[in-house]
Amino acid sequence: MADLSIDVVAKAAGVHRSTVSRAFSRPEAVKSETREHILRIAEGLGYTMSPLAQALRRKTSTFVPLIVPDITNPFFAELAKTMTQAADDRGYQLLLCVTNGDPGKTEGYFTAMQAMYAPFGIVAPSTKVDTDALKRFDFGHKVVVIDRVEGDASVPTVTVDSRRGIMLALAHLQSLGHTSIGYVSGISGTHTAQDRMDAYLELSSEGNGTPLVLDSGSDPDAGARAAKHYLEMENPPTAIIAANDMVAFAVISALGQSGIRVPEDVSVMGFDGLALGARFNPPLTTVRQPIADMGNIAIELAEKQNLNGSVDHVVLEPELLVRASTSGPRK
Amino acid sequence: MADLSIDVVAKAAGVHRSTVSRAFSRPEAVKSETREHILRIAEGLGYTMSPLAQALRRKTSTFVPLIVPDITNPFFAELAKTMTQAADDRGYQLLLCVTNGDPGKTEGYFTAMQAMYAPFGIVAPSTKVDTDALKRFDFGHKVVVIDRVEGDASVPTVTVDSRRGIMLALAHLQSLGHTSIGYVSGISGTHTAQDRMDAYLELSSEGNGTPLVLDSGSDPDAGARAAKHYLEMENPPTAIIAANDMVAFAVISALGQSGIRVPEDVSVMGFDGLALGARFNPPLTTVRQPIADMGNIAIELAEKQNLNGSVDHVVLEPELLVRASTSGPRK
DNA sequence: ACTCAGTATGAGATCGATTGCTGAGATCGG
DNA sequence: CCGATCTCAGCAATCGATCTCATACTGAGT
Repeated sequence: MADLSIDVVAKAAGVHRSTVSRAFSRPEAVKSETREHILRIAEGLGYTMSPLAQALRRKTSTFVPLIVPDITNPFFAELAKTMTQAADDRGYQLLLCVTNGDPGKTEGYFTAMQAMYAPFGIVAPSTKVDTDALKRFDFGHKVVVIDRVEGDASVPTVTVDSRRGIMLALAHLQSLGHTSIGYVSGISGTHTAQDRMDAYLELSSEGNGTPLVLDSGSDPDAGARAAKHYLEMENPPTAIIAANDMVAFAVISALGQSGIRVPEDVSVMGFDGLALGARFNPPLTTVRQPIADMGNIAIELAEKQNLNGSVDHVVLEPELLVRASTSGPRK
Repeated sequence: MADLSIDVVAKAAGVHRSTVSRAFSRPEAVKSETREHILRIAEGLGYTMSPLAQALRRKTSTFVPLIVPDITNPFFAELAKTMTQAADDRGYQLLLCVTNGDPGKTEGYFTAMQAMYAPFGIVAPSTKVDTDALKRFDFGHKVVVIDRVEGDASVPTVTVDSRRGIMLALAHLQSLGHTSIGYVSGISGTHTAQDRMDAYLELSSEGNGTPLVLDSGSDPDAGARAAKHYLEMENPPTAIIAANDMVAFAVISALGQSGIRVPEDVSVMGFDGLALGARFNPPLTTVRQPIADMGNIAIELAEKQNLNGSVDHVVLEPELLVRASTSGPRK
């Protein structure tokens, strides 16, 4: 396959390259007859435009970076999956960027994406987003954050209502008869993590019992520590809410290792609604976040901001997803 | 931040743009004194070269596509994670492309990557790779496949030894005292999937018992069906090998729903060695694939082929990873 | 027949880099 | 002291597109 530039198509079609260019990107500017002729020729040659050259000249591309801390975390994986779809439905090409939580890398991706003339980007942060840092890049005006951001309302965001989610979880557990409900965080850094914890603290002390945080670390061992803590208590809670599904898995696994059964001995809930949860043992009761919606909305927000500068903050509603990891408290 | 081109740096440094270019990409071709001066100026301006313009002119870039069927599958996620690292250790930038198993999309990515002048690409297929289709793209000469390929040895590959993996699993189970060992596939399409199944069929009939395939579908419900099948048997196997960890999870989950406990009632093994397995309930005994090595080697192979045209086929050794989902058979 | 508006295409500069070629000055042996 | 060799840096073409401007042709109105 020889080198296929716009010029060879132009020659083959007997027109100037600017006409070929127009035939592709501004169809109304060329007589439909010539246009079809050109398109046919191009098709025959198997020609497609160079996105590189296009981006260089236009100073805008269709590359949309999605910056996530860890693709191994199913939440981000599911997000990436739905966003890939959402992106190319709209003619963008999603570029997945994994930071491993390194803020330096995040900045690196930003400069790279700026250099690639990305029209905007989506960030699913692992820490509270520093909006000022964001703005150091031209690009900063065109980022949508999947988390709350502090004070500064100039960056569009999409989140789910953490408080409502925790409320749903608490209500579910209470309706089952639980009165002593523990919490394990396992995540931290983001506003979302903070919000969930705060909501738990506030709501659980409101009704009756006192809040009981089994662990508040954010490393992968949080689940194991929480289980250990649970085992050492003389009066352990009859139900546990984990800040996300992954932590819930870890808790259940660690508990299981010590012979504690879920939900017979303790009920455990997650927060995320990962597809994986349906195949856990037992299938995980959880608070579902509408991940697919988040992806779509993030892109919509970005487009909108790009178009008319509007900055929206969308808060989605979580919903309860009852599977098998919760039941009435053991008598 | 004004537009920063090579020319503005050149002007600021009082040299010609070609000198700036050389200062960056051919350091030995410019007097070290001038070079440092230029670099300092550039640094001060916060200048970085446009990868777009570079790629366009050089006709080669540092974008390396990793094409996977589904990023939601932790195997591919882990692969992507380690490869991202491996790639940018070597100065490449990994572009994650998700096909959802659609071969059309795969081809789309190929043409896109060709247009981006990617030096090579890595494919983790969901079907047997059609090497001819691969070669229709110039690009076809520069792809590394993470699976076996049929006959055609002209495409570098990296895989783990499926037969040996199954052997390890069988041996482990047998050493525990199991004689009736079932299998559930849950994957299909790739040579790897085929090889695991074949190895099971062959090796399990070799020793004593007859092979017992509980399910051979490849959809997400394979686990559930296998469990159903198990329950309906009058003489169910005492151990089950799943073709990969995800399927093992599903089997255990489905079994658990019917009150069958692992490993007390049946032992179940996976194949992959996902990090997730350590936090399953119970932690999953499995055959570990050296995923990180696969990623590194894939890139090495690609580079080597690019350099001297050599085509290697690396087969890695799997290893047994004993956790808690296996034990001696129930008496 | 002539101007004027309007449409369709061509010419050529440009985006931000790379690179072969050329020439200026430095170095050096004889 | 001179020509040969070597370094180092500038010039200009080039990669594959876009886009403003200019030009040719159409047809309508008078």
